[in-house]
Amino acid sequence: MVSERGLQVLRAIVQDYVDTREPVGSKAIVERHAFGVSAATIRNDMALLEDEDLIVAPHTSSGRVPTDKGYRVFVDHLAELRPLSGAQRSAITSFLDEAGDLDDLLARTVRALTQLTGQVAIVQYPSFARANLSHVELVALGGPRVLVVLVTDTGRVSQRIALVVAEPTENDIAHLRARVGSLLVGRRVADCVQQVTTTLADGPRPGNTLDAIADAVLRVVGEELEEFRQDRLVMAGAATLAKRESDFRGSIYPLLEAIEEQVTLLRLMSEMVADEQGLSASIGRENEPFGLVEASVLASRYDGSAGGARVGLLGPTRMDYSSNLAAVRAVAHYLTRMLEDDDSAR
Amino acid sequence: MVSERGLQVLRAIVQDYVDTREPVGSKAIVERHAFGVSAATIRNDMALLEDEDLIVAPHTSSGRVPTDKGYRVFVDHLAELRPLSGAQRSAITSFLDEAGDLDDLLARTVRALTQLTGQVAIVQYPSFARANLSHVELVALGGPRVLVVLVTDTGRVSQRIALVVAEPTENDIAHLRARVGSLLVGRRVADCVQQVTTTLADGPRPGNTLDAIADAVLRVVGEELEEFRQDRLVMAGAATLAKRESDFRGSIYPLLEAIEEQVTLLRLMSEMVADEQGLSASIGRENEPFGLVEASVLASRYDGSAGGARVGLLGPTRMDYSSNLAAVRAVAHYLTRMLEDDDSAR
DNA sequence: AATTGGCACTCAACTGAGTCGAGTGCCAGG
DNA sequence: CCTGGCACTCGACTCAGTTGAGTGCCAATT
Repeated sequence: MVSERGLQVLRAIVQDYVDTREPVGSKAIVERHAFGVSAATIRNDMALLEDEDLIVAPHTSSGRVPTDKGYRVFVDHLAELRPLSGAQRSAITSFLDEAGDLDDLLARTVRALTQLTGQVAIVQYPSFARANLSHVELVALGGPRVLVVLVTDTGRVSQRIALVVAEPTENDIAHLRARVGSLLVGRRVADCVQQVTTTLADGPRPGNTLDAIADAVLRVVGEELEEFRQDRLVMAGAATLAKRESDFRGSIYPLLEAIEEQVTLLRLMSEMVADEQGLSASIGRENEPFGLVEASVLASRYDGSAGGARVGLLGPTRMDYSSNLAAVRAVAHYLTRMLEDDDSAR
Repeated sequence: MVSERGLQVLRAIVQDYVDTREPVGSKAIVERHAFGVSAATIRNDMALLEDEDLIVAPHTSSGRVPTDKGYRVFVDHLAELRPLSGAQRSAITSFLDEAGDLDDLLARTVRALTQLTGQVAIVQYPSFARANLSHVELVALGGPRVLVVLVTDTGRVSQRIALVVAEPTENDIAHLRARVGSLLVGRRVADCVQQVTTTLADGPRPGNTLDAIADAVLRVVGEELEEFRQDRLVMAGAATLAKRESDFRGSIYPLLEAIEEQVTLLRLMSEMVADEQGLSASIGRENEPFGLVEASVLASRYDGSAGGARVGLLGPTRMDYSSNLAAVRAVAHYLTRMLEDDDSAR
C-alpha cells in the first residue's frame, strides 16, 4: 500500500514531469520539494509507487514518469485546482459579455478557453431536444421553392428550403402555415419529430396538389428537426496540437481527425462521468475506444435554460491538470451565468 | 540558357523527387527515364539548371531538389495534367448529385477533393454581393424579439434575432415588413448595404416606439447583409497535414493556424492570378506574405448563377502538381455544372 | 559543339568503441 | 523507518573511421 508521503511524491513527480518534460529522479524531488527526507527514502517510496503501477521508468536507470493510472490518481485525489487570476477572470467576463447571439457566445467561449489553456477547446451545443418549438414560418420564394423556418423557445433558429411540386399561392402558404403550426407549435422538439413521422406515415396518399406540397414541407420540417436533435461541437485551438506535438509519441493525426470528424469527440464527451462538481476527466488509455490513447479530455457541465451540455478541452496526457481543470470549471461557470442571466441575447 | 533537354531533366527531377522524397542524382535519372544520353551529360544539364536556380543540391555532393522556382517552371510549362480515371469521375458526380442545398454541395465538394488528392481541400462560398435580395421576412417571437430572415435570389438564406424596445403587434410587424421590403427587395445585396446605412443615418431620430423598432430591425438587417458580403470558406482534410508532416521542414503550426483563421487563406486565394483555364497555383515562397513558405495552394475558379468563387487545395510544396491540378480542375468543373444545371437545389 | 568515360573529391550517413553521468536497487548501520 | 554508501545500468554523447552516392572537371571521342 502506498503511504501518505508516497502520494505526495506522486504529486511531485506529476508536477515536475509536466513542468520539465523529463523523467523525474529522486534527487530532483528532494531538491525541488521540501520533503524532510533523503533521496534514498524517496527512492523507496518510488519503488512502491512503481509496484502500484502509478509511475514507470522509461529505462532501467532513469527518472520516473507518471502512468495514466498515476495521472488518474493525481486528478482524483491530489490536484488542487489552481484558481484563475483576477485579470483572467475579468478578461473572460468582459469577453463573453460582448457576445451577441448563442453562436457568438459559444464561439467566444472556446476562444477564451483555448487562450487560457493553450489546448484545444470544445463546447457542445446545448441540447435542444427538451426545447419547445415556438414558431414555424413558411415563405414562398417564387417558383417551386418554399423556405421553412423553425424557431424554438430557447432561441435557436434554423431554416431550409423545400422543393415542392408546384408554385403555391399565398393562400396555400397561409393554409399550410396554420396546418403545420397547429400540428407542432408548442410541443417539445423531441415530440415534434414523432408527430411528423406519424403524420407522414398515417396520412392518406396525397390526393391533390396542396396535399403533395404539405407532404414535401413536412418532410423538410422533419429533416430539420432531426438536425436539432443532433449535437454539434464548436472548437478552437486545433493548431495548438502542432506546438505540443513532441508530447505525443505517435502522430497527431488521430487527434486532428477526431477534431474534424466531431462525432468521436461527441461520443467521448457524452460518455464521461462527472464528479459532484460537474467536472470530469478522461485520461490517456481510458480513451482507447476512441483511438485517442495519448490524449486527455477534461470537461465540465454547463447549464442554460435550453438544457445544458458540456464544455471542455483536449490535450496531451502530459498536461497541467490543475490549471486546466480550473480553467474549464471557470469557463463553464461563466457560460452558465451568461445563459441564465441574459435570456434575451439568445 | 536552359536547353530543351534541360527542361525535360527538370521535369524528371520534379517527378522523381515528388515520388521518392529524396534528392535525385544523375544516375537515377538515366535509369528511370529514357534519355538517350549518359549520366555525365545529364550532370552538365543539371549544372545549368542549378545556375538558373531551378534546382539545388542540399549538400555539396548529393542529388538535386527542385527550388520553388523550379516547381513554378514545372507547373507553368512542363506539367501535363493527369486526367482522372473514369471511376473517379463517376464517383465525384454521383457523390455531388446527392447533395441537398448549397451548404451540402460545398461540403461534399471539399470532401471529394480531399479524398481525391489527400490534401487539404478548400472551397470559397460563392460571392453574394452581386446577388439580389428577394425576400425579407420578419417574425415576432414573443417578447422583445423579432426574427429577421433574408433570402437572396441565389438561394442563400440567413437569419438573426433583433432585440427591440417593446413587443411589436402583428400590425407593427406587417407594417415593418412592408417598409423594409420596399426599401430593399429586388436590389443587389451590395446596394442594400448602402441603402441601410444611409437610411439609418439620414432618418430622423426615432420619434415613437415603432420608429425605434424599425431602427433596431434595420440595424440587424445591416449586420446580416454585412455577413453576406464576407466570404467564407469550407474546408476538409486538415488532418492530412499531420500525415505529410515530414514534408515540412518547420512545424505545421502556421498551416493549421491559417486553416483555423480562414482569413489568411481567403486573402491568399483572392490574390491568386488564374491562367486562361481558370487554374492558378501559388508555390512555396510565393506565399511568404501569408506565412506559408513551405506550402503550395492550387485553385480553380468555378461559376454559378450566384457568381463564382474559387475551389482549391493546400499542401506541401513537394506535391504532385499534375494529379492535384487535374483534380482541382475536374472538381471545379463538376461544381460549376451542378450550380448551373440545377438552380432549384440551392 | 555535344557527348562520354574516367577519376579525384566531398560529405552525409552509418558504425563501433569509449566515456560520462544521472539515476537506480540494495544493504548495513543509525 | 530512515540514511549514506556503493556497485551497477544504460541512455546520451563524442570521436574516429568507413562507406557510398553523387558531383565537378577534363581529356578523348563523335
